[in-house]
Amino acid sequence: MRKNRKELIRETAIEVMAECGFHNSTTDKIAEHAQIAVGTISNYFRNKEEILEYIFAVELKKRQEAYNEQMQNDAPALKKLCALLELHFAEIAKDIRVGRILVREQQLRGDRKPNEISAFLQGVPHWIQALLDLALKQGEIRPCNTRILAAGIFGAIQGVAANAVFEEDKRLQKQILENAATELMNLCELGISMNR
Amino acid sequence: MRKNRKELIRETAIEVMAECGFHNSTTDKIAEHAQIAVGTISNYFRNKEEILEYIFAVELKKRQEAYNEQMQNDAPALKKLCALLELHFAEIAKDIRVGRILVREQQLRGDRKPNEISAFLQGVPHWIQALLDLALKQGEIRPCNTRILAAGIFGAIQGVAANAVFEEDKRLQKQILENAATELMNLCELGISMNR
Amino acid sequence: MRKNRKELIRETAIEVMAECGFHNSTTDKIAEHAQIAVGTISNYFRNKEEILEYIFAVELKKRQEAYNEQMQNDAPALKKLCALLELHFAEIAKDIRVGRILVREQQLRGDRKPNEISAFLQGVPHWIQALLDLALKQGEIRPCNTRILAAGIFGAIQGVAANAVFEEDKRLQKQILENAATELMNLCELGISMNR
Amino acid sequence: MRKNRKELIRETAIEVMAECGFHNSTTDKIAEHAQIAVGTISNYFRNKEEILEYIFAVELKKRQEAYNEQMQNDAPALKKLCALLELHFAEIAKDIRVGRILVREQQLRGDRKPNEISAFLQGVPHWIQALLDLALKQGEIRPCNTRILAAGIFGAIQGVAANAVFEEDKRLQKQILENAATELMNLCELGISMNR
DNA sequence: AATGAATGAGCATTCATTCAT
DNA sequence: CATGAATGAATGCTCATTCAT
Repeated sequence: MRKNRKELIRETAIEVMAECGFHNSTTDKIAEHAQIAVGTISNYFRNKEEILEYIFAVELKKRQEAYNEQMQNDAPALKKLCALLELHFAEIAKDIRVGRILVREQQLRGDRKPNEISAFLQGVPHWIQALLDLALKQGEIRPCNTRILAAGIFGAIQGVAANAVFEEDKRLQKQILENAATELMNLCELGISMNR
Repeated sequence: MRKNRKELIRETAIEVMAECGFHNSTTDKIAEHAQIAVGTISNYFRNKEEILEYIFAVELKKRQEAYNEQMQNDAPALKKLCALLELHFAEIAKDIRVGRILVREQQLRGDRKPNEISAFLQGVPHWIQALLDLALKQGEIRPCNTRILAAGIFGAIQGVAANAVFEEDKRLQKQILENAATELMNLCELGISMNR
Repeated sequence: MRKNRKELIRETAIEVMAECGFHNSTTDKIAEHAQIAVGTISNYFRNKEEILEYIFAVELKKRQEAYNEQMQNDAPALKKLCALLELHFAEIAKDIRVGRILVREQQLRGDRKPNEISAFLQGVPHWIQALLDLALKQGEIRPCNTRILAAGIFGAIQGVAANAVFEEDKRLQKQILENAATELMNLCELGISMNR
Repeated sequence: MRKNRKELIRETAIEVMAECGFHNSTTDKIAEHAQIAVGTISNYFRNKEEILEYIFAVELKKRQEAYNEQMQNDAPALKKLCALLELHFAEIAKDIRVGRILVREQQLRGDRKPNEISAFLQGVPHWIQALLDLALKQGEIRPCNTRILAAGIFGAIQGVAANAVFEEDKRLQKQILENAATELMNLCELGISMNR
């Protein structure tokens, strides 16, 4: 019961925040959409930020699990990376509203207090870098600055996701999300140049 | 004089917003830092958003000019792209606070009303796509989905910029910004794979 | 059982309210300290105020009984008054937290609706005045405005009690409470002047 | 102008708080009574507590000045004390609503953070004790515990004031306030006993 | 043009109370 | 009797914007 209530709030908050943005989403609006009282939200989340953090935490956990799972098989590191990308875009395709939040609500506050959002924004690139380091060690890739590239790849992911989630044409959106992982992996693996 | 006043407000707003974030930057705080009255801000900007939009507009114009300039020479398209990247990271290196704003304040409001920020967020990838399309036409690059790749490259740029601007170690930050353009262009041109 | 439950709530409320003050003591906090459910409190008290009133009622009853008892012997009126003072300070010494509540939570609400607190704040001075009137009639004291003096003496009691209950040094606190009755009775009986 | 606005808020807050008590006085109510906007209050006071503190601060200052003034003449210490009492009750008689606040709003919060209210509640007894110590040194009074007596006298003052300010009969109230200082000083100087 | 006091709609958050289990 | 999740009115405080000077 308690679990369901919290889930209901999370899902409703995703709806409202994807529509209005975090700062324009009032607790009243969320409560109204969820058909519960504002006070009920407070019983599960200490404040509005905590709702957003919980949304990120849930998404982070999914990526975390996928990462852990990939680390247990012995495929090439780039294959693992590709699998992660595919999961990420598949998740977003499943619920485009979550995607909007993931790419938009990156900055919660001025202070640098660690939270679930910064955990997401630092955690994911960190795993990518770990995979690049592994690939480098195993001779899969040429020497490069893995930190910059990890940041770049994560940015590229977020950028493509952002491009997709704000595309109004549903068919086009679907197409972008389906090809995103492949295109990005091709970019990584082959580059784009003909001069090879 | 009017020009100077507006510039003063823009520069002070950059200071304050880079420090506190857009939503935690009050007009009072900006006025105080600029040592002017709050009312004066209203004489130059209809509202707080307009200040942020103006910040983006100024930065957009710099990229616009660089793009136009590049389009007038007859270097290969990828060279042009590389030049743009270099300009972008050089600009950020010049004032890291502008960089913070460019990567953080991407979402101004829920509504989809076009503004200077969306102009930046759509304009830059659009030019990248134009360059990729040109490169494709001129046989510089292999066939690919230029829209996705443009979004990815723009995302990568933002991602690397974000990674740099929030790096506390100044020396490391400088190194990232200096190598960012090269690493990203290498990624684009060569990919990262050894299997070539 | 019912009796015990109500007592438990009263005692826990004394703990919490002495610590946090009435307005900062939430029913949740009281329930948690008492290791019962909030709903249980409502079964014994219609609202939070009623708990505070009950605390005062219990204390009032103790003074009432002492007063009644004193009225049955035929000691001089001032002796009776002295006995009451001694009981009062002894009670406070027994549980300093009750003392804190008695001196702090004098104002429950704006309206002038009679309640147990006003009963305490009016009852005790009333008895003092009755004793002074008796003393006056029996020629024990000089002519004076007994109403003002009764108010003054009650105020003095509360003032000394307040001074004691917020003294952090336990030893000093004990000393004040032990000497309070005597000092106040000396003040009443002898005054403080040397010119007698 | 600024000064007048702050004064207006102080005076209106006295009206409202004397009527409803601090906790039932909403900022909206105060603003409405003062015929200003709620925001205006915030321009002069950071929060509601600060208004109450300011009320106490103003009253404390009056007593402080009277005390300082008294310390500059060379009347007997008890005369000085008497002068202070007279001022105090005269002030309350001037505006009974201030008196209500002074005797009721003694406990602002659970924490023991020093503020203007605790300054009043500790300052006034402190001066009384200083006067008693002086009287003792000059042989005006018999040996006694000046701390307890100072607390008692302050309590007596507050008690008589409380008794007066909540008396509905205006004539009776006036009479109490006029005689309060004398009665209390007689109590102090002569005691009440006939056995002298 | 510059000022800054005044504004007041807007909002997150609290918490006593209820009532179905 | 006991529970505690749900309630939602109440409220202090923020802050962008206005406008008389």
